[in-house]
Formats: sequence, C-alpha cells, structure tokens
Amino acid sequence: MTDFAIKLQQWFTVNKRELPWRMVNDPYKVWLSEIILQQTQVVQGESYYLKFVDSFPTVFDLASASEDRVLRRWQGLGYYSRARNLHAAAKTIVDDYNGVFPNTFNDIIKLKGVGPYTAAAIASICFDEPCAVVDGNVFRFISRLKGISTAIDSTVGKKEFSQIADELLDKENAGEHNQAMMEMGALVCRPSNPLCHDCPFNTDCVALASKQIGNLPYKEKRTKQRARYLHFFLIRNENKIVLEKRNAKDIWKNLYQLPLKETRSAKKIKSFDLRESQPLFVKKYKHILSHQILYASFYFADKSVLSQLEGEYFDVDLELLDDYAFPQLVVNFLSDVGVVKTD
DNA sequence: AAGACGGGGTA
DNA sequence: TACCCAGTCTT
Repeated sequence: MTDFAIKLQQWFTVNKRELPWRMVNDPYKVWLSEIILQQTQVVQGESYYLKFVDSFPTVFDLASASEDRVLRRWQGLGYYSRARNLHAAAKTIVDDYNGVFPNTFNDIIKLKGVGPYTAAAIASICFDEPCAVVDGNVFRFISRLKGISTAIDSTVGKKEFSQIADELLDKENAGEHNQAMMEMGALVCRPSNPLCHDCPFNTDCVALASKQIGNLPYKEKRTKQRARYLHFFLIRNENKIVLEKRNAKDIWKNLYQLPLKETRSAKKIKSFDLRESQPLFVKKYKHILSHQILYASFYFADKSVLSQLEGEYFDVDLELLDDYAFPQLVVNFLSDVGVVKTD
C-alpha cells in the first residue's frame, strides 16, 4: 500500500458522507445510485435514489414495471436515456442472469447505460475488482495533484488520466479507494474554491505550488447552444386535457407533453392560423438545457386547434396526470396555472 | 472525434 | 455569463 493510498483512506474514514447507497453493497442499489449520479450532483440525485428504491426494491420490480412508470419516477432529473437504459438493463439482468447482478467488469459494462466509469464503480465497490474509476472528480483531483494540463475531454487525455488512476489505485481496497478519490474531488478538490488549506495532499500538489489550481483541469471543447421556439396548447374539456407522447430522436424521448407546434423563429407563430380556435396567450418561459435554449409559449386553446397540428393526441383525466412523465418545462407551466400540484 | 442528451447549482 | 456535476450513446 502506497503512502498516497494510506493518507487518502485515512482522510476518507474521517470525512466521508453518510449516503444511503453506502449502507449496503447490494449491486442493484449501487448500480441504481451510479446511474442516477451520472452528470448529477449528490444533492440533486439523493431523493430520486430513495424514491427508486422505494418504488422498485429489487431488480425484478424494476424489470416488470412499465417504462412510463420508470420515467415518471425519473421526472425532473434529466438525461432521460438513463431511465430508459436502466429499465432495459433491468430486463437483461432478469432475463439473461436470472436476476443475479453480473459480477465482473467485462459483464457489467455490457449493460445498457453502463460505460467504463459505472462498470468500474460497481465492480470495485461490490465485487472488489481492482478497476480504477475516472469521473469528473477524479479528473480534477489528478490534474491538479500532478499538474497535468492535457485536455480531459480528449482521447489522449482520457487514456493518460485513466493510466494514472490505475497507478494510484490500492488494488486490495479498490472500492473504498475509488470512493475516496471521488469524495476528495467532491468535498476538497472542488471546481471552485477548493479547500487546499485542509487538503491532506497540499504539500504534494503540483498545481498548488505553481498557482495553477484555477487553470486545471483543462477542457478544450465548449458546448454550443441553439435556440428553439415551442408553442404549447393547453386544451381542457371537463376534467380532461389533451396530451401527446414524444417519440422522436430528440430531447425528452418517450415523455409526454401538451400539443406542440415548433417554429423556426419567435415570430413564426403569427403566420400560424389560430383565429378559428382563438387561442388565448397565457405564459412565456425561457428554459435552458445544455445544448438548447428553449423559448416556450403556452396558450389556452380548444380542440379545433388540433386539426392544424400533426401528432397523435389523446385525452387524459386530470386525476391521472401523475401516471405520466413530463419535461420540467411542462411541469413548471402546469404547476404555475394550477393544473397540477408539484410533488 | 464530435455532438446530443436535462436540470440544477455556483461564482 | 460560463462552467460544473459519481457519463454514455450515437453519428
């Protein structure tokens, strides 16, 4: 065991957070937590984890549930392919593994939605396989500790950081070591205002000595956003409203929404002939996603507007809206006009 | 190799 | 604003 690994695990023993998925090393629950925490902070994912464990205590419960029910539990968390893949993988585990979670990195990574990070996390935490995890926390911690400015979003960077993580790994305690690496990145070696004064490695840190903390890790790509203009129609009759399901390869796949007309610009809706149904403007929202800025308008309308739209529409009783997963944008609107209560 | 994919938080 | 988050999949 290296001095680094000893110091790291001593720090972890004292400072680790009590998180619900750390109570037991049930691979089903560890898997669930890892999928939920992809690109998601612990504070945001924790309540979803508890909801999932409560709704689907075992992989059999998850596999036998409908996709609608799984997506509804995921509502508001984003990156919904995670939920769809989670559901598909649960079926694989039940059908191909008799419900017994695969126990090697090479089998685990075959599951839908499981990549190198998640496979290493599960294999090390649950099955003591010596695989080093490399997530955003580990990239940051290593790049600063070693003073490495290779882009973390490049192919060579991924290889380089992964190799260093392998060298640092305590192979006898891979699961604890990996969690300690990530916890360091999350609690001490934070993106901004890292706690270098309290860091057990501050005398070893290359970036700290060279005043490069603020410049590391280095990333070369920056995401570009495009604008979209969405016009939703709230069509209400009696105690029902009209919905449609999103099926396209696009954001929010397999979620539900109000009847939608998308236009190329903010003004195009004016050429959209709505006179007969006399829609009443209600509310505008600007909704920010990683790659898109959504300018959304919501209108009250009646059923005649549907003849001017293309889509498969159906009525749903207001009492049953809880069974459908909606994009957060739609949840915000329905909540603001009192059609639904927020959970 | 580069984009797409959500939503919330920080400075 | 810009960047980040216990990343993965598609093109």
